[in-house]
This record gives sequence, structure tokens and C-alpha cells, in this order.
Amino acid sequence: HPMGWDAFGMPAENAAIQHKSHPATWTYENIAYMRGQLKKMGFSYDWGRELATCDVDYYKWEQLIFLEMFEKGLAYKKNSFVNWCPKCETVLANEQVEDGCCWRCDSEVQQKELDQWFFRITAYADELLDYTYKLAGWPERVLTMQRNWIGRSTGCEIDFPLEGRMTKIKVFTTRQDTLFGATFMSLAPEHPLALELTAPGQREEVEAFIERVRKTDKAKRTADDLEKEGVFTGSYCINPVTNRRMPIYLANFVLLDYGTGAVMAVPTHDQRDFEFARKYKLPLQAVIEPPGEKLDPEAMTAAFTTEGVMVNSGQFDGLSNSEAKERIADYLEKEGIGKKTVNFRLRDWGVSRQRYWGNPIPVIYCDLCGVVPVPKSDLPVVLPMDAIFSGEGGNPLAKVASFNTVTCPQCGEVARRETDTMDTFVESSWYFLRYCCPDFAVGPLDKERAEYWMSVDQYIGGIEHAVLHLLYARFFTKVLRDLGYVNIDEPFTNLLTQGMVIKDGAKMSKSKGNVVDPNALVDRYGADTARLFSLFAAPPEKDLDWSDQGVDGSYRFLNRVWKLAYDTLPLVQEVPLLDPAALTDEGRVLRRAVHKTIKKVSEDIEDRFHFNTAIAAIMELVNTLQSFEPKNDARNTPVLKEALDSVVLMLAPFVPHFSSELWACLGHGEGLDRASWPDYDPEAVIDEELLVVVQVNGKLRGRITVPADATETLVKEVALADDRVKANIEGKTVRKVIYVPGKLLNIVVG
RNA sequence: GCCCGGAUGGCGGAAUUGGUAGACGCAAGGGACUUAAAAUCCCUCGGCCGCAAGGCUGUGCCGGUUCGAGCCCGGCUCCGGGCACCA
Repeated sequence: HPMGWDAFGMPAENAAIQHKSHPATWTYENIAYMRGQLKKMGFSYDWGRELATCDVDYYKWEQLIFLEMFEKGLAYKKNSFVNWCPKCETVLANEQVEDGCCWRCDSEVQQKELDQWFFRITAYADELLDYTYKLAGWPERVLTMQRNWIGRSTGCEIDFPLEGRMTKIKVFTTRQDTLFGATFMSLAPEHPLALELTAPGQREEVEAFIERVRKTDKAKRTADDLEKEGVFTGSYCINPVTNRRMPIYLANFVLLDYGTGAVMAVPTHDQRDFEFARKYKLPLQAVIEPPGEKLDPEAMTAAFTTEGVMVNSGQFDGLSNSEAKERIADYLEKEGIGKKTVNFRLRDWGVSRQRYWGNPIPVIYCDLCGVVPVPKSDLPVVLPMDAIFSGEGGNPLAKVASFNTVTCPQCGEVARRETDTMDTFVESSWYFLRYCCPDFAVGPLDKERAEYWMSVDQYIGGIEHAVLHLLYARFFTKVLRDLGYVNIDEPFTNLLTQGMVIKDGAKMSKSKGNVVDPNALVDRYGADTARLFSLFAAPPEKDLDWSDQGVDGSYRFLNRVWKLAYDTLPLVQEVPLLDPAALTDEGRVLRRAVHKTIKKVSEDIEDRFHFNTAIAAIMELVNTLQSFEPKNDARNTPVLKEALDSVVLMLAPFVPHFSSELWACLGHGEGLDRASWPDYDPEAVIDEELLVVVQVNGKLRGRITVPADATETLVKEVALADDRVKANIEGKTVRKVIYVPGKLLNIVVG
């Protein structure tokens, strides 16, 4: 159970700006404090494997991995947009944009195009998707979210010739069955052809539109209730199957990131296109009709998007549209108009950050040689400590001259170092692998040790990581496999997604700063009470609204156990070996309770991680033990001893300090950490009598006790003899009797 | 908006596979002990009716399936997470 610190990132840089200090100072101080908190709580981490991702001994290996990904084409550069504050002259994270304005100076945020580094996660899209069906130890909801995120869809790429030019516009669609109804074309405003296609007379209007759309954030742009807006470019393309002239528009709801950034618009069968067409008075052509009905495009109030019969589609008329989907796809391939293709919603992972507190991307730019990777022998590229943090003027790293100016490793001329650092998700994508060999000095991973430990038996993390972190970690593992570092396909065999701790209506997090310091609880009640209370509050996968109401109860419970043990101690000093046959009836009942509890607690811990119910079961046993009488009957003292020992052993994982102390007091020579988890005796948990619930027409009318081996006939007999049951079926005919063995009997009368 | 979850007493939660709704704990009220307080112990504790036995009702809302629904199905409401630069 290793522990480490994912330590790069924006919060440290913000704190440095705020406190006029250095992110490294802030980070290492926090690490020291948090390490103290964890140790105080008595967590059994393997501190010999501790690492911090901001240590050069960690991030230098990440630089090596980056270079190897670059060699394989898995790391590449392309243009993309960032939030830009013109006043602070800095790139803003999405979190730093509030209502389209800079969180620091309130200036209107712009979209700025930058050349940035990307990881080709899309090359692994199919594998990442396929393995979601093989991760049996993962919660289904996480797998569902990942599948939807990857968003594989099959459809066609179709080429639309441009009027008066030699080039074509490529479109991706899953609805090739509606191709004959495509009456215009919508492009993303960022589409590379957007300006090129703009007629001279339209230029001003188009440029203004592009500028306006760029300012809207993406979540708003994909919302269904977005007001559909567009602008005509003045150009046309040709529908390849109908030869219809299709005006080309730019539309605010079309995204460059999805498909090809161009959409063939079929207003009759797509709601967004429908709204757009009505607004700009564009033609409609129905090509699918509900069976036995005619569609009048003029009279439609919404697009018809369900299954139907093909019309106005030439040779495909009369087919069901699902069949036409296949036939039209085949036709397009045969005619060379388009081809069947698979599209993913998943996009490549942009890893460039224009920030200081991150892992420097090991690349050099030379006027003569272009992009030159830092030679592996020159690694690490060490993050310089002499930077200034003002929050303005962009990346502090770009102003450190000693860092920036280098000689080109290829030609020896003066060159410039990359000042972008990597997304901190990169560090968290492989740290668990480094835990196998944190001291390995000649490479990122010692293959032998990585093979020994991997994959992670039990990974634990917040549900908020369901998609991004957990998908990146899976991707990175596959990349490292293909680079020859590991021999596993997936990093995490079993996954437990913890619920979040909610404080003041939002998740408790270091970036929000609404955290509760466990030290206060530890100081007041001790570590064991703090541990017991947190585990008792809720099962781990559930969100928890933080409140320390109830912590007194955990404290009282431990005091009761302590007192019980001390009061019972004189009676169990020298007890004979337990002989189940020698017990009194009361002793046998107590022993059954002990062994049933061991069974339940073991299962709750091991199968479900439901520590709250495990603790509740131990509390019940302690209650039973407290009221057990007579305690001083010599025939029962062996079972008293067994009960006490079991309680202490079962409490050990939750309250280790407390339990160790009690264990020694109970006279065990060997320490608790050497003791085995108790086993339950299958004989001892068998009930002699069973409680059967009796219902009449599904309503509870009685409870009867029968011998454990009672037959259905006997149970019915006893039930029908019950006064309350009798009263409820009197004067009615018994129509049916349902018996759930040993549990329930339902008498249906009418 | 889209994707994924959640909703059970005054509160945290339990009910593991469709079979006793409310385990365990907190808070509250009552009592014992004490000169007093703290601590501890005992009792009550979903709602309505009833002296009681018991009856009716109740798991966000509306509807359905079933002998039986907190759990399954359809339709909603509200809350939370994610939406690619918070991590």
C-alpha cells in the first residue's frame, strides 16, 4: 500500500502568486504536513516507496517516455485553442474562466490559437473500448461512462464537391440514409476552409460571426437549447446523389473536434438542422416518412427522427431507413463518393500547458533544424528554480533566460527551449507503475519488479476520476507496454470508486480549499476514534456530507469495549479449552452470535468494503456480550474469552492502537500484528430455530418460530394455527400459499 | 444540454439475490445514580388511531409488473459528479 504525492499543478502556482513565494516551497511544506497527518492516523503505508511527482527523479523518466512517444508518433504538435486573458496576457484554465471573463481581472476571455503538444490516445480508442468489456473488477457505471466518452459510432465519410473548385468537403455522418434530404452544409466556424470559402461580399459578416462564436464556451455550444445561429459563406457545394446545390453556412453548434467539423444538413430529419433551416429559410426535403403517412415539410413543426420508410431517394425508395443505411453505404463506396468509417467522440489528449509548475517538455526549437527532441543523454531538463510568479505576462518559465536559450543539439546554433510543461494528468498516469521500483536509477521501470507487482490488485479513487484520469492511466499503461516497459494490458484489476466528501454543498478538494483537517479530531479524541468514526459514517462508494456529529458515539463505543474487557478480565484469566458440548444454552447462543459476527464482518470487509456495517455488527456483538448473564458460570468462561478475543481481533483493522493494547492486556504473549484473523466455525453459526414471517395477501400478520429442519407442511400448520393469522383469513378461501424456505410464508386469500 | 449516479425517520445510515422497512449509531425526551454537575446505566423514539391487543399508513413524485416492490419497468422532480486546461 504505497503512498506518494501528485504535486505539480495549478493550485501550487496560484498559492505562490498569492503568498509571493515559490510553488516548490508551498508544495514541499504541504507534503510534510500531510505526511504528518497520515502518520498520526496510523495508516500502514509502505513509506519506503514514497515519491513526489515534482521530484526530478520522477519527472525525468516521464521526459524519457515523452521522447519515446515522440519517436513513435504518439506525441505530436498541432494547433488548438486556449482561453486567453488579453490583460493578464496569460492562458487560463477552464476553471479560471467565470462567465466568459478572467477570474483575476474580469477581462473578457478570448480564444487564442496555439501550436501545442498532443498524445495520440485515439490510436488506442478501439483497444480502450474493447477492454471495458474485460474489466470484471470495475464498477459498471465507470465502464459505461468510459464507453460513452470514447463514443464509437459507425457511419460514412462522404465527399461533397465544391461548386467551381476542384476540392471537396468531407463530412462524417451516421445518417447516410438521409443523404437525399441534405439541402445545405454547416461548417464549424473554426473549420480551416471557413474563410477560404467566404465570398468577398460576405467577409465582414463571416469574420464577425467567427469571432463571436469563439467567445462562447463549448458546453453552451453543444446545449440543445442553444439558439441556433449561422452565417452564409456565399459558396455552394453539390449533393453527390441529388446534384442539388447546397449553400454552405457556418453554424455555431458545429464543433471542429467531432467528425470532420462539417455537417451535411438534413433539416427534415435532424432537429438542429430543422431549427437552423427555419431560421434562415432554407429548403426542406423529406426522405423518410412514418409508415403509411405523408410528410409535408412546410407543415412540420419538428424534425422526424424515428424509423420510417424511404421516399424521394431514387432507387432506395420503399426500403426501411435502417436497411437503406446499409445499402446507401455500399452504394457510396461503389461509386467512390464516400466510404464506411468509424468515428470516435474521443479526441487526442492535449498535454501542453503554458505554466511553470509542471514537467518541462523536453524539446528544443531551432531555426535551422525545426523541432529537435532533447537527446536522451541530456536528460533531465530540470525545472529552474529562479522564476518569478506574478499571475501576469504568461508562463514564468518563458522569462527564465538561462532556461530558454540553448544550443541546438543537431547543428550547434543558438536555439530556444520549449517552455510548455506537461499536463499534470501525465504524472498521475504512471505513478502506480513507478511504485514498483521507486529507487530504480537506470530507467522509468525495472521490468522484473514491475512484472512482479503489476497489475494493481485494488485501485481506489474518487468517482470524479471515472473518465479522465482512469482513461489516461489505461492509455499510458498500453503505451508503456508497447514501448516494452511492462507486460500488462490494463493497470487496475479491481477498482473502488469512492464517493466524494461534500462540504458546504460541493466536493471537498484541495483546489476548492474547503477541507477539514483530521488533526483536530485526532487531537481531541485520538486517532482510533477518528478512524472508527470516518469508517462508520457511510460505505466508501457513497458521497458523504461531512459533519462530525456522531463522533461522540464512536468514542463512547471504544470506552465501553475497554471497560467490558477490564471487567471481564478476572473471569477469563485461566480458562480451559473451549468445548462446545460443555456450554450451557446461554453459552451456546453467545457462541453462535460470536461466530455469526465473525462471518459477517469478514464478508463485509473482504467482499464489499462495507466497513460501516462491519463495525455495526461488532457493536451488536459487544451489546450482546455486555448483557450476557451469568458471566461467572465456569462452564461459559471459555466462550467469554473467545468472544473478547474475537472482538479485539475484528476491531484491529479499524482501531489498531487500541486493539494492540487490549490484546496485550488479554494476556496474549505475541503481538496483535502477528495474530490471525479469526475464522468462524460453520457448525457454530447454524441456527436451531428459525423465525418465519407469515403474511396474508402480502401483509405481515405474524411471526412464528419453527425448528430449523421444519418442513413446509409443518410451517403451514404452525402458521395456520396462529391466532392473528386465523383472524385474518377467517371466512375467506385460501387460494395460494407461497413459502420461501426458512424465511417467509405468504397466504393468498380471496 | 449530453453522459453517469443518488434520493429511506429530526440526522448519518441498514435492509447483500424481489420476501419482516428503519439494524447500528447520533440527536431528542423521560428516568436512575449524585449535594450538584460530568460520566455511566435504564426506558421511549417514522406518522395517524387505540387503554391495550392491534389497525391503517409510510422508502422524492406519477403510473405499471408481481402473491409480494426501498429494490424491477415506463414517465417525471430535485440534488451531486464529469464534459477534455481543477485534479
